[in-house]
Amino acid sequence: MKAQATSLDVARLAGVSQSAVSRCFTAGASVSQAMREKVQEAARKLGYQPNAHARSLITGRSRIIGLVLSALENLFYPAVLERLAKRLQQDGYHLLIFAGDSANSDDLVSEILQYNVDGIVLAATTLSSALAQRCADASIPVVLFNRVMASGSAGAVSSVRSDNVAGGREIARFLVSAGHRRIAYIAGREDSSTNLERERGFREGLAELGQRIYARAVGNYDLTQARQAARELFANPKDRPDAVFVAGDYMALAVLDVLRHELGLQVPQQVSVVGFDNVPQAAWDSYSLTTYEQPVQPMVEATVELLQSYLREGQTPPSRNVIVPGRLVLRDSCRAHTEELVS
Amino acid sequence: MKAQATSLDVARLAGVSQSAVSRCFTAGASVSQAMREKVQEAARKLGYQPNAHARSLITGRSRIIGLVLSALENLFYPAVLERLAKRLQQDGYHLLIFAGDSANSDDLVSEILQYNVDGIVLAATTLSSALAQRCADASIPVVLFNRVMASGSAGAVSSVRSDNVAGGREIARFLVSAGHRRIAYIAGREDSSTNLERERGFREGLAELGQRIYARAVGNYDLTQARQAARELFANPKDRPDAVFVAGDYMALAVLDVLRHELGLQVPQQVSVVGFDNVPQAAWDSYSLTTYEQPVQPMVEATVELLQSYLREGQTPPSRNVIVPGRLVLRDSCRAHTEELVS
DNA sequence: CGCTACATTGCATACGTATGCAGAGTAGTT
DNA sequence: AACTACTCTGCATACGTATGCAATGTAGCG
Repeated sequence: MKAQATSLDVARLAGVSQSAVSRCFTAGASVSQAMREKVQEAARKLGYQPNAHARSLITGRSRIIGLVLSALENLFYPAVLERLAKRLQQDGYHLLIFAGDSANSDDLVSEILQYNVDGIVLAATTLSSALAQRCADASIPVVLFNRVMASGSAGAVSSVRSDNVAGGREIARFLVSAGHRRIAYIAGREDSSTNLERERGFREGLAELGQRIYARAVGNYDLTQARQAARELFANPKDRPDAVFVAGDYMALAVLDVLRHELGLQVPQQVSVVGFDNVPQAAWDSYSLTTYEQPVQPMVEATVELLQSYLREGQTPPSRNVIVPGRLVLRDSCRAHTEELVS
Repeated sequence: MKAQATSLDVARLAGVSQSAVSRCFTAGASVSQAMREKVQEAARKLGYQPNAHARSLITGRSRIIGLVLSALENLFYPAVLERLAKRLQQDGYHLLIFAGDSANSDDLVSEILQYNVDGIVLAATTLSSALAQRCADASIPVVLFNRVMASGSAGAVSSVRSDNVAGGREIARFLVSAGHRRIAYIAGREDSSTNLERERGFREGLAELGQRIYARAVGNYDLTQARQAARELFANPKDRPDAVFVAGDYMALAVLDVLRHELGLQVPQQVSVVGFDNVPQAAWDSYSLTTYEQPVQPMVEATVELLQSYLREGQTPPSRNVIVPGRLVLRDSCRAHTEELVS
């Protein structure tokens, strides 16, 4: 019922000027100890909190970071969201959520611009990179999370991702060294940088060992399509793959279910499965999925670091592409090594 | 690089006053057709978007809803977040994320107040209800999602939850009617309303059929503790439960893993398992968990409806507690009915 | 034609804060 | 004592928008 107290109310109660109150709540301002105590006392009595909107109106910074999401059902992203939110909160920033379909990406830009966000994290695999470009054109620093711009270098569009190419290659080497010779691939979205890079590394890794992809299907990072892809690849009992690399854990878990429960195959005895991401559920006993870990915390740290460097430098931020190293996590969905690899 | 255009810039370009521009971007204002076209043309040229902070400064409403989270790893909440964000976006509202540990709940209130949010959705099971109370005292409408205030009625604290009591009772009846006679319970947090209500309904349902809880352990809505609870309950092979109701799906999935993979038990042949929530993963083949569904979309709709009623009425909002009906979803983690229930 | 009713527009102000500037006070130095 | 250097404070203004009020124009009506 009682309206929020303003800095003027505090000033009157403390018998000082409004500017003095403002300075007491601004880091690095010049205030005497006596003044600070008077003001803090008055502020406490009134339950005063500075108004963030008025503040950002005059400073030009909102201490708000826009987070554009499209695929929270992908088990990789909830942890990202939570860690990112906590990390930013430590520095006094907060996340404003923009849920994007590929349909409404135009409206999204308008809405983002209205809030005068200090930066944008784009964690939406499906959204067109036009969105990132338009935000960058409005001189808002953009960090692509787990993806990279397809086209030429943009203004302030940076990216954070794990080493997808190295991961794909390492998985290839691992599967070949385990003796597999009919290795299949289930792709994510064909136009996504994650899929392109993982597949490239995978192909290169296989090629270096004289192998190639034995069969391929597309899952589009979608549960239903991933299941269908698994059914297709394993439809013919005579020429089934003996291993399959799935471009994301979220799909890989579904593939495991299809192989075991629909097709009655033994994993890893009859077929090995490898995923990518290391989502929490990959470690669960029912799956025990071998996968390439994308380390969430380091990726979040890199994201925050990028954003902060923009906010510090202010003017023309260089576009940087950070690659965080990952690692292969061995679990029970793959058969053990049977041969040494000649390198 | 170019600073965002202001309404004054648009006004100058269109040869009209700033007020006219403002009115063109305010719903329900009186503007002629000619004026509207002139202004829209100029706005388009300059890429003008009204500044949300200036707007909320003068209107007193921010069109921002605070979402307080603490347990996004619980598989029930990501879907809630995404649906809520999308639903609010349709009405021009956006979610500002506050990630809460139980530690920082005091700081959280300060931060929330700064942003002058139009409402708060509290989806944090672990956070003390003092947070809700303090926000309500600051006359910000609060909606508790999936929980209800323990103590007496507060100012504007409403709640949305599913019918936990009915769910618990229905699960009891279902398990008894399936012939189970040694029915265990794995609790969530003892002080959470969800756990209290589910357990109460469960006890009542059992009592009505002349049964009682055979064994009980506490999982605290935590994965590790849930696993430990399962080990305890099933430690002694001689007096093992023949069914277990787990207070949340997230824990139930972990319990299933322990029963099957650590203890080598057959589910449902040796023991039936029932969860609560119906998270997406409950339907996955590896688990196929029988559970009581909390329907996310209706709960989200009810939440938005509550918030909007507050924003409409403006003044003294009545505290309302909405209960959304759920339903039992039968899957393979329970053995089939063996007897008719006398009601 | 004269009157009223109404739609449209501009002017001026307010929202709550941050900050440049100048003035006042204090301490330090010569 | 005179000067400098520095810290602290208040005054005034600006951020970008919404809105009450008055002024203008227009149409309707008798």
